[in-house]
Amino acid sequence: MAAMNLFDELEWRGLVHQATEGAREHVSTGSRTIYVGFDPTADSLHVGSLLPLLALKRIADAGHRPLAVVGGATGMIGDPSGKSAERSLQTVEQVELNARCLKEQIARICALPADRIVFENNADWLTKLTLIELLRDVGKHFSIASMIAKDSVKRRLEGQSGISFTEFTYQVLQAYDFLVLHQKHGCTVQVGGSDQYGNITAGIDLVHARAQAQAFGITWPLVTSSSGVKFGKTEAGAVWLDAKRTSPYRFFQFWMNVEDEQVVKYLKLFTFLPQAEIAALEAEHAANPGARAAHKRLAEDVTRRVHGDDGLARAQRATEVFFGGAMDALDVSELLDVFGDVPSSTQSASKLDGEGLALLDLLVDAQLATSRKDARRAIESGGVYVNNQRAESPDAKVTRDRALGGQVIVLRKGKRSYHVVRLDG
RNA sequence: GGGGAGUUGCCCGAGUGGUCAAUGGGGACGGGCUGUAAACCCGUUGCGGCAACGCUACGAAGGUUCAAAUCCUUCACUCCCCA
Repeated sequence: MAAMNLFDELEWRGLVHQATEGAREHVSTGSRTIYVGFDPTADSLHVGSLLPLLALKRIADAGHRPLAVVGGATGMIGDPSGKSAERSLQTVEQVELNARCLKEQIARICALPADRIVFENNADWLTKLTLIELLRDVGKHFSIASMIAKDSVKRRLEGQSGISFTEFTYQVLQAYDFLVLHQKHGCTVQVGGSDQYGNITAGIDLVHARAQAQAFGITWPLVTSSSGVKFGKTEAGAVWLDAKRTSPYRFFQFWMNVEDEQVVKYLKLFTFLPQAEIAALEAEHAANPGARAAHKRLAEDVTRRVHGDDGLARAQRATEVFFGGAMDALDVSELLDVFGDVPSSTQSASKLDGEGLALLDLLVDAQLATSRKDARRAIESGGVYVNNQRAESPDAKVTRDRALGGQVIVLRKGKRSYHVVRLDG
């Protein structure tokens, strides 16, 4: 792999926020084993955790050995980093299930051959560690002063909610992971989000103290939208990597909708496109922003990586149907084709006989409105469309003859929230 | 252990007996402009109802009152000061 030096690669992509002393040199002078951690807080990752996932591949591409560690044990404790309040504990079974799901998902998406990546689950060693061992062998190397000084802890102590002993201890466990990984795999580098810096340096210190070896850490910045925080959140909640939680269509749409000011940054962060190609897209976008070439490329690239060629094709087909040129001539067979890939539901056809079904109820059923009142408001403000025709009255009924080809009704709220209703029977 | 402050809608935050479904800001949603972007302008933002109105809601449970987010009692939680 004639890849670029890892550090330089991360740097031009905007993936270096902080790096410990000597980290650049260390990864530039040999093939290293580099550890990336994943928290099993759910049975799927979301777009926020795409960075660490892609980092595994970047590490491998640069000739190093990535080590993906799922926190099957630490997930039972709860990482206070970046959290403003104490979290409720998940059940042990849930964490175990999540850890298995994550491993599978990570392996699939980063798509590295089995001999080029190592998977570990810290439950394998942490659950066997006794309290006395922990206190004697590990705890002695931590001073309370430095533990309290960690950002994640300090902020919680200053805040309203405080921190429990359980979460306070978290950094010790993650530091111990680094030590174990160092001993077991010769791991010398940990990378992660900037909120992990405190945990990473704790590990470096412990490796130094217990193994008399030097270890390093690199963090990337928190991804934010230009307006503020939360990346990866939409009105429908988090954007997940699991097609069962977030369909490829919605996933694709998420990337299509990123703000202009962010699109180049995201191309760097979330794709493997080379520098020159991104520069070309940037120029193209600057010249003709309406064409949205950069957005399309971003959405394509990330969707293909996460959902494969097939998932991408389905997302693009659905996008074409809704946002393509001939919106008024919605094609029935195409609609039936994308049914299931886009937000959709079925209604029994008989409900539309005679009087028809109230549009209000249809909107609530389709979850385009949270209540009939909400639906009424949306219609009154002119934001609801049936088969791309603006709904005029909140009292409108939808009858069977409105169904395209007798089978499909397309609801739309606002500019881009589509929902397909298929008639059954 | 002693003393003080607090807990309001998605979030922040006003409100100290009726005119409070509750000022304001943020966020979110819809409309306009545009490009499925941003900024900006307009509107909406508890549920049911076309509406009148009704119901649910101001940490929890009781109570006083014709009437409580507002007063009283108990409980829970948070913060601050003194030991």
